[in-house]
Amino acid sequence: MANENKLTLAGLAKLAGVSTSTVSRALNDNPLIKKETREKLQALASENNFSLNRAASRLRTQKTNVVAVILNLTDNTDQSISDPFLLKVVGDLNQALNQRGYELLLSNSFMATQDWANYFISSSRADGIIVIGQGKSTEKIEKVAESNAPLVVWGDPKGHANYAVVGSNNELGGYQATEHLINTGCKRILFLGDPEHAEMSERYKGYGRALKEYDINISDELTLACDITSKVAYEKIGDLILDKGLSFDGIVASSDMVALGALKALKERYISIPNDVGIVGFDDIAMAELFHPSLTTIKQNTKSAAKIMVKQLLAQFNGEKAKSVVMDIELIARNSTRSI
Amino acid sequence: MANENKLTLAGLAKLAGVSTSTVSRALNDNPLIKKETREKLQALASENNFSLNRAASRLRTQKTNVVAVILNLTDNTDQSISDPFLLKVVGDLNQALNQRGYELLLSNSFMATQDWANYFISSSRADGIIVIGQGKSTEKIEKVAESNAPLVVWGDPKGHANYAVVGSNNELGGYQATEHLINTGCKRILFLGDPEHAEMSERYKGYGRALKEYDINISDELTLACDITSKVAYEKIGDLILDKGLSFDGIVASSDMVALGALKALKERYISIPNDVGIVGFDDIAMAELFHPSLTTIKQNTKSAAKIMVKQLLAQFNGEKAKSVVMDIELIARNSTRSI
DNA sequence: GTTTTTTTTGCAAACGTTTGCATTATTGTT
DNA sequence: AACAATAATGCAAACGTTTGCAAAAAAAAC
Repeated sequence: MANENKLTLAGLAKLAGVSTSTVSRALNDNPLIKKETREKLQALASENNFSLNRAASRLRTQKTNVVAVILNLTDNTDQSISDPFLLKVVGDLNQALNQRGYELLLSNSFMATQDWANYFISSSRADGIIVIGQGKSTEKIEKVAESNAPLVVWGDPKGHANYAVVGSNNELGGYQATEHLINTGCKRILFLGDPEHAEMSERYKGYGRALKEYDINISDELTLACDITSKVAYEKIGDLILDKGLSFDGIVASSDMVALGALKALKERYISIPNDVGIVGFDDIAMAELFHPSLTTIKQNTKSAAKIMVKQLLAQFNGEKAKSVVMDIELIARNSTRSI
Repeated sequence: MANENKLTLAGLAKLAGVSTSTVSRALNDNPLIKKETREKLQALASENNFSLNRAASRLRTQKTNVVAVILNLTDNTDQSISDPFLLKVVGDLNQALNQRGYELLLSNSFMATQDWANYFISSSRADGIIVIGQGKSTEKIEKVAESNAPLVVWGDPKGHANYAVVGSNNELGGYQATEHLINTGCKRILFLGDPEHAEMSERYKGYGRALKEYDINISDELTLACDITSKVAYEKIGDLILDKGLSFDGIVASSDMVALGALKALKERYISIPNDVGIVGFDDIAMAELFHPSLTTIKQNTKSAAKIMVKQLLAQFNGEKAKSVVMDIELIARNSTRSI
């Protein structure tokens, strides 16, 4: 291939002695064309390894069959993009999209200055947008939603957003994580995460509810605001211990990466896990079970979440209104917490 | 926005009282148009938040400004896609591409059955292809290369491929890893990895060279063929110890994930690291320093690798021939090996 | 063997840009 | 003031598909 002038539909038509319309329909498996002719033409096409020019067909059909996936990183770009959880979601989305005949155009917050809806949709680069992560401020997403661009967001599905959000039951996750620590004998449980962040704040709520239901008083000292990266968590825990000694015996971490940072800080001080401190993470990234001790965590089912997000997005292509969906979570008990 | 009939170049032209050619040139900042008119039109465009239809311009210019990035997973899709290293490369490529004005179309081996060159290039979905990972068989890539599609591959740059390969100095990496273990007192060093795999086989060569130079005899028993996932590594090490006891005191792992799997297997048997066994990984994934003990590893610089890959690809767009590039590696000594 | 119905194909007009060339407006030169 | 040179704009033809509608071919009905 890669001849001087590439084979076009018209060329193929001439080769076959039919009209371009016939070839076009044949290649799209249009039943309007007699089955034999269809097969003959398809064979001819693959012999001459012809392939349709998508730019042309996209122009003509006003449909791209592409979905833009945006990693909505807030500030600390470098760290966040290395969060295995987010990247896992991208991978799963890719699978889910491909299965439905769509391709994935990847973007990150580098595009932050742009107006997404315009940039992707009206420029017909993509038919729809999936945003991974609501971040702290949801203004930009709201603006996109107002423009009626087909949109699905991974985030906190319980918030009352003007767009469809798919996400885990974060409140319940926070509750179960906390409850698990309580059940394994923890008395002073630290919440480690950023309550400003939509999803994390739900987890924090669940944490609070569990403490309340089990009659444990909530202390401000046991809420440690902390960015979503392991490095920050590591430092914060270090500082806290330096400052107040070991003032806690359990940690509800807002993500596995955060949990792992905390874990490291504790181990370096020879604090025994789970005996002195129990830790529960969130996400269940692949590495969670590789750590020592393996990490008890709240599992988010990214695979089915991806499928659902795609489904919700495609629904919008058909003019239907997409709804927010809450995904079930599951506590995976491992060795960073005592056994019940 | 999202009106009944979207604003088009012609519409904007009418609005401004000029011809479409003028608007087109103005928006593309063509100096043929007077500077004032250019600015006026650009302002008008953004007021009406107009954006060019890319499908149309791609058709007209025969250029997409898109690069397809293919995760070339071999078999064990599920595990491999969760390898943080590969995903890190994707993230870095995305940044590098965006900086040069290109977008990233993500694909994985789901597309394995397709003929990539045709699927992406002649269909004008993308201008070029970047393949991440050579995998075990390189036939498919070679076929793409023969079709003269612009192509860059992340893999083993020392092999004599008919396409441009960017990759680390794997042989040297394997050598340095082994040498480091030798220098820290290891006598019976295990190589844990798949010598069939292009990159890993180079690392294996380096391992062999180091042993030879330091007059340590190479034993078949100390080569443990092992898939590239942590799970398999975990099992293999477990089996080996069950079978022969602790027959080694050092491990050169072919990747960090593999190293972490081995680490877990050893720790579960209360084998002290680094005192009983030293371990060196490969990649320097973000988690390497979070583990306990933190992982000594050979760092691959993905950020600059990504830039170079993009550069090599763009060179091909200009008709230049791309060359393979060997990236420097660096040993990061941490606590999974004794200090020198 | 017509006529009607159904199946199969072809014609030609879009889709929204970009760009070579022609044209008009502006400026400079004598 | 007339002409030449230069700068700025417009005309119209692509780019390669898809698709409504008309036409032709085949099959069915009478």
